[in-house]
Parts: sequence; structure tokens; C-alpha cells
Amino acid sequence: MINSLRGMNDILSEDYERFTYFINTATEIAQKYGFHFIETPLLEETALFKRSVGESSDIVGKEMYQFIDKGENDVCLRPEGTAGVVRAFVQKKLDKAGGIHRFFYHGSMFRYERPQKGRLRQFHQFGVESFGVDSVYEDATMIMMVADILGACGIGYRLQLNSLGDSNCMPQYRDSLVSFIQSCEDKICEDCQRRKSTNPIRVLDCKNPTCRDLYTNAPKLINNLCSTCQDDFDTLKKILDNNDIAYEIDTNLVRGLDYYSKTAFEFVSDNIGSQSAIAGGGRYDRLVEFLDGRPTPAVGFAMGIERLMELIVMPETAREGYYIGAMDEEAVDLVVSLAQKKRKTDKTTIDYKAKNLKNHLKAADKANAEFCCVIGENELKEASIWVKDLKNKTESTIALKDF
RNA sequence: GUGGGAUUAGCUCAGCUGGUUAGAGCACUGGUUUGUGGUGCCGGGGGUCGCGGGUUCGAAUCCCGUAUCCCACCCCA
Repeated sequence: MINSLRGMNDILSEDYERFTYFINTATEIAQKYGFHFIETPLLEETALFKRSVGESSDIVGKEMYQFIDKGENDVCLRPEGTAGVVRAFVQKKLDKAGGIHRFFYHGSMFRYERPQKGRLRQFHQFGVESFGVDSVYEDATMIMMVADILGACGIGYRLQLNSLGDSNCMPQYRDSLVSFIQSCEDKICEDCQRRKSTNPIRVLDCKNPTCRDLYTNAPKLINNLCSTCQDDFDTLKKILDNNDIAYEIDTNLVRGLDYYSKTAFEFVSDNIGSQSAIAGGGRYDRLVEFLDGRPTPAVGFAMGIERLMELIVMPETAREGYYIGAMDEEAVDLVVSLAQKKRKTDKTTIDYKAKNLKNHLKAADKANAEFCCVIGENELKEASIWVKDLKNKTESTIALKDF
């Protein structure tokens, strides 16, 4: 038997119901916010991710499905969605067109990681990207959209918020943090030594108790924001307050991707194990120009669909449509024709085998049909069909021409 | 990539320190009280016990390897 590859799942049956329910719900909401669907390729030039996600990130450093194709192009399966959307945005010259462009997408992402619950090698994200709006109101709107989607799916969450600063204040802060780390370099753990050069802000999030103690005196980004960033962050909090969105400030919240600036947020769930981030996003005002576009402010988020799956509260599925069966072999052909006719307007299932009434009722019940329709000896004689409403438990025999 | 646990029927699992034809519940399927379900009764099919080696008279059970899943780390959605 050939099995699927490690970390790659099939989605079917109940999972598929939940999956499509989520996509449909999220799509509907994104459209209400004025976003338009965009589909970008699963395969892109490797350079795209190196320049956008950043070479220092784990994603690019060790998790990409990267290979040389038959044309000797260095390509890889997309590990995240934003880079491709930005590439498309620039390639279609929407940056030069100006104005506001809002997109949403959903699809497979690939990361070569060790799988565990809520972490797969092929997984699915739903995301949105907004281009051309520098107002922090757009950041707030993104957060409210995530809240709406999660709310519509009955999913509880905590929202964590931070500001990463911009090109004004971030580099300065980074420098001061690095020199702080250097001051106690001999005492910190191995991971932090590595983080110092790859992603220094991450050290603040270290779980090692010794490191934690040392870092209590480290400079805090939140205290080193420039006035623009500080004002925007204050405004963001005010907007969320006004719209009844609860949040926690997490000064250690760092997005793993290099392109983020200013607003960073993460929605987490306490009910799905250690992979608790269910949505993450933020502002990335510099990314469009990193990818050779005209400088364009942008903000977006992505949600991990697999992590949401078991949290989604599905609506009750009501009985629907018809089940048609025959009690005598002679009626089977008639039943097939009737079903074909009914299918033009309603969900209809049939059984090709003649069975007694009891078995048909059982089958209709299992198919979750609203009506169980049966043709037997009596009905065949008088050109009628017996119909039972399985919800109201009422029954009647009606002429075939009225069925 | 590192460390730990698990893997027995379609699903959830039992199977004690190795001992004859490997079990349960649910699901599936057939028959039933001669045309009334979801909630009766009786029966049936289905497992080379993840895979490959080894120890043994004998392995689901012990050992080694391997694959996958789960947990923690790393990191992220």
C-alpha cells in the first residue's frame, strides 16, 4: 500500500464539510469587507521567498520545499501566501496604478517541518492582503475581520498585540538590544546566542529561566517607538476599544517573517495544544519595494485552517431532500426516472434494490432525507407514490403526476 | 533537526509476567414480528496484530531497525 507523504493529509467526509464551511464563511466575510479573490501559483522562484520572508527566518533557512526544475530554475513550493500576492501585485503593475487593492486567498502552503498536531507539511491558509492604505484604521479593520470570521465560526480566542516599529525606530532598537545581549552573552543559552545574529528580538521570548531573568532589564521595543509608531499604536488600541475587541499587549510578540513592521498581531486558542496560533498578521509597508515595486503601504493576515478545524462549531444539519425506494423489483426503473426528475430541483438519493418499507425508512433516515418516498405493489397499480415526512412524521399517498 | 510515547477489525480500544482457531463496543451487512425509521430481536462478513529482521520449541506480547502519528524543544498558521 502506498501512503501519503509525511505531514500530508487527505481531507474528506466530515473534515471536508468543516473545511468548506470555513472557506465559505471566511469568503463571505472578506467580500463584505470589500476584498477580492486572488489565486497565485503554488510554485514560485525561490528568490521571491528569500527576499520577502527573509533568509534569517526558519521558513527560508530550513523549511522550504526547494528544488531545481527541468529548466534549471531554482523554485520552491510556497511556504506562505503573502509573497506571491505581493509579487502578483507588482507584476500586474498595480503599484503604479495607485489606489487601494484588497485581496483574499486560500490554498495550500508547504513547509518541511517535523509534523505534530496543528502542524503539517502541506497545510491550508486563508489570508487577506490590503495594498495602498497607510491608515492604522486598516490595521484595525484586519483585526476586526479576523474577529468576525472566528466569531462566525464559534471560535473563542485571545488577541495579542504588539508594535514592531518602523524603519525609523526598529533598527535603532535592534542595535541597542544587540548590545544589551552582548553585555551578557556568556550567560545566555545556545539558542539565544544564535538568535542574537538571526533574529535578536526573539531572545525576549526565550523559555530558559536564566535568560528570562537576564532579559528583565533588556530595553523594551514598546518603550522605544518613534512618535509616528507610538501614535498609531495608541490609535489602534483606541479603535479596538471602541469596537469591543479585547486584546492583550505582548511586547515579546515578534512575527517570524522579516517583512513585518509596526502593527503585529496574533490570535491564539488555548484549546488546540502547543501550536496555538490560529491567525497572525500585521503591517508590511516595506515589502512591496523589497520586491521591486513602488513603495506601497500594506497590511494583511493569514489563518491556519487545520488549526481551526476542530474548533469550528458547525451549524445543525437539517433533514434535506428526498429518498426514493422501491418495494418491488418492477418499480426500480420508475424510481430511477423519478429521482432523475427530482434532482433538477432537490437533493435526491435512491436505493437500486427493492426492500421492505422498514429498510427504506431506515435508509432514508440514515441519508438524512426530509422525505422518504416509496413505491410498492399498491402504488404501482394506482400510479401513485407513498411519501412520509420524516421530520413531522406525517405521511400521504399522492398521484405520480403531482410528485 | 533533538528527546520521549504510541501503532491490534472501517472507528475507539482490551489482550496480565511470550503458550493452541486474537476479542469488545460502535459502524457495515443479512434475516426477522407478512408495508412504518432514527430507539426491538437473532445472525454474518471483516485483522499475515504498521513494516522488516532477530531471540525462542512457540512472538500481538521480548530485542534491533524502519515508517507514520502524538507530545516536548525549535519555529510557525
